[in-house]
Parts: sequence; structure tokens; C-alpha cells
Amino acid sequence: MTKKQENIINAALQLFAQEGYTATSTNKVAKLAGVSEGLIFRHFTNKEGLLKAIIEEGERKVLTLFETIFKETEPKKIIQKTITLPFLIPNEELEFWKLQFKLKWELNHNNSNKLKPLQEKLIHSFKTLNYQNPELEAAYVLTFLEGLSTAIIKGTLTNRTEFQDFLIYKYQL
Amino acid sequence: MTKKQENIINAALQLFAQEGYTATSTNKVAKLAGVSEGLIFRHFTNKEGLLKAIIEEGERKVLTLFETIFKETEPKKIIQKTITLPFLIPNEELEFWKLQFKLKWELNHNNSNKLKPLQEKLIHSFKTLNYQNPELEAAYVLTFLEGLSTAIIKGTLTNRTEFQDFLIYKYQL
DNA sequence: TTCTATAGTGAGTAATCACTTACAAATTTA
DNA sequence: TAAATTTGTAAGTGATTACTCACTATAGAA
Repeated sequence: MTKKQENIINAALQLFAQEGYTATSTNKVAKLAGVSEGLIFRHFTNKEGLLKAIIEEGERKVLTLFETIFKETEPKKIIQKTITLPFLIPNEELEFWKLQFKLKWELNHNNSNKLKPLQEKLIHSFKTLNYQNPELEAAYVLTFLEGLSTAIIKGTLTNRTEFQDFLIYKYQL
Repeated sequence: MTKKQENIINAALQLFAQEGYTATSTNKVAKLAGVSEGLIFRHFTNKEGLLKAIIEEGERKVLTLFETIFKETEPKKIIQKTITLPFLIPNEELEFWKLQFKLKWELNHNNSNKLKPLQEKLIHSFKTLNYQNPELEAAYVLTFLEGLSTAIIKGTLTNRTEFQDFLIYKYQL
């Protein structure tokens, strides 16, 4: 990966996250990256290819975030760590996650399968803890996770640390 | 409001919700509505005006949905009704709500103020029920509400009625 | 050094974009 | 009925879109 190739991806990530995918022209991306527009198509074939490169490069971040949970075996901790997951997003990755959530609505690609392993881990946890409806409890946690992620990524959560403490207290089960 | 004017709004609502606002051209809207493209600008000045008309026309739907909660006085019921609110969205309004959530990401207009009265009603409810942290409890409910709305509007919630019963059971406090 | 492959450019391309204008048809008002 | 206003259309407008093409610069291998 050359320096200019990286510039293109970073510029595209920034613009796609700020303005949206369709609203961002390849011309704008090239200008922000400091390269000729043609270079984008040399490296990424077309605009969609550029988007794919960004998403694929970021897939690792999803796995990195989930890793902490997957190596955990204690049921209670699994649930706790899931619920506070969005707080672990580092500031420099916020833009990437904003793009991910934007794309979930802009394009119609539902990555519900991406949460599948987490869902099963949760179901198993609730089963171990003898909950009556493990599947529904897992669905509940994931639904809340969606809302919490949205709040954090959009920055609408005013009292971050307070809310995090509140959640930890609430989910010590 | 003439018949053609209605056709334009309906076509725009459908396309904006499906493809997104920026990705939908006024040409496409006109074709689906069965009118000349110029008529859109005669009635709505510009593309943004068309979007405004759709949103303004739908603002009433928000109030109608919230009405059930605002006339409720019993704290427990207020919380219960809030949590099951997204289930009350009629099928024919799903497209409108999809557009609302899409726009929340596509444009950067945060309508957090729209939830303000609901938030205050919730805080007051938790206060009356002597909860330790009424503000955080309200924030928790609203965060979950965001996730649940997303799931219902995107249609990713598989077991609707089951999940609804589960929530009612969980939130009988 | 020369050959080859890749990186990079800048000026194009047709198509599409939101929007305008000149004009006609329909409807309302006087 | 005649005048005035509103509704509607078709054919444009310049700007912008994603993308192409002919070309040059660079760097590593033979």
C-alpha cells in the first residue's frame, strides 16, 4: 500500500462519514487526498470499490472489539462486557464507526450476521445463568446495544462516565 | 393540495425512504409520480422544500404516537407504554419512519429535542417511583427505545409479538 | 543500462444533476 | 363571459457526476 493509496482511503473515510457515501464525489476525495482523480480508479476500480476497501480494512476493528468478549468464559462478565462495549471504541475510530452506522441506513446491507456469534455467546450465557428466556434476553441486550452504540457514535450521550457506571451497577446481575 | 401534489409527496416519500435523499433524483420522483419534473419545483421550490413538506406533514404522526403516553398519569404505565411504543407504528407508516431514521444519519439534523418532553415525563415517573437515579433510568429507557425502534423499522426483529410480551413482562416493575 | 511493471497525471467523456423558462391548459374570480 | 390566477408541461440550462484514456515518472529486475 503506497502513501497516496492510504491518503485516498483516509480522505474517503472522512468524507463518507461526514457527508455520506452518495453525497461525496470522487473529485472531492481526490482533492482532500492530494492526488489526481484518476488514481482512485487505478487503485480501486470504481467508487464502490473504494467503499469496499474501507469496509474490509475496518472489519478487523470489529473483531478486535469483540475479542475481549469472546475470550471471556464467565457468563456474567460476558453480559457486562457486551453492554459496555461501545465505551471501548477509541476516539480515532469514531469516524469509522459513524460510517458503518451511516451505511447501514444509506445502503440496504444489513450486517445482522456480524452480530451472530455475539448473539449466540449471549444466549449461552443466559442459559448458564438459568434465565427463563435466554433467546429473548439476548435479543434485549443486543437491542440496547444498538441504541447505546448510536448514542455514543452520534455523540448525543452527555454524561458518558456516569451512564457507564450506572450500566455496570445495573448489570452486575 | 391537488392530486398531483399528493402523488409527488408519496413518490418522494417512497424513494427517499428506499434509496435515500441524495441518491434520489427529482427526475425519478417525477416519473414515479407521473408528473413533469418542473411541477415539483413549482409546488415545492426546490428538492429540499419537497423533503421539508414530507417531514412537516409527518410531524403530526410523532405527536399522535406520543399522545397515548402524555395523557397517561400513572408512572408505571408511562414507562411501560414508552418501551412498547415502536410496536404501535402502523404498517402504512413504516416507510415514513424509515425515512426519519435515515435522515438522522444522512443529514446531520439531530432531533434530540423532539424526545425532550418524553424524557422529562420519564424522569418524573422514575422520581415518583423513588428510583435512585431517575435521570439515568430515563436515559436508559430512551437508549433502549432507540435500539428497538431501529429493529422494528428495519424489520430485523424476527419474533415481534414474543419480544413484546417479554418486554411487558420485564417492565411491569 | 535497458526493459518492464506499476504509480500517477490531466484533460477529456457522456450522462445525470437540480433547476429555469416560455408557454399552454385549467380553474377561480369578477 | 372575460380577466386573472393557478396548475401543468416540454425543452432547455450550466454545473457536476463517475469514469476513461493517452501519456509520463519512477523503481526494481535482468
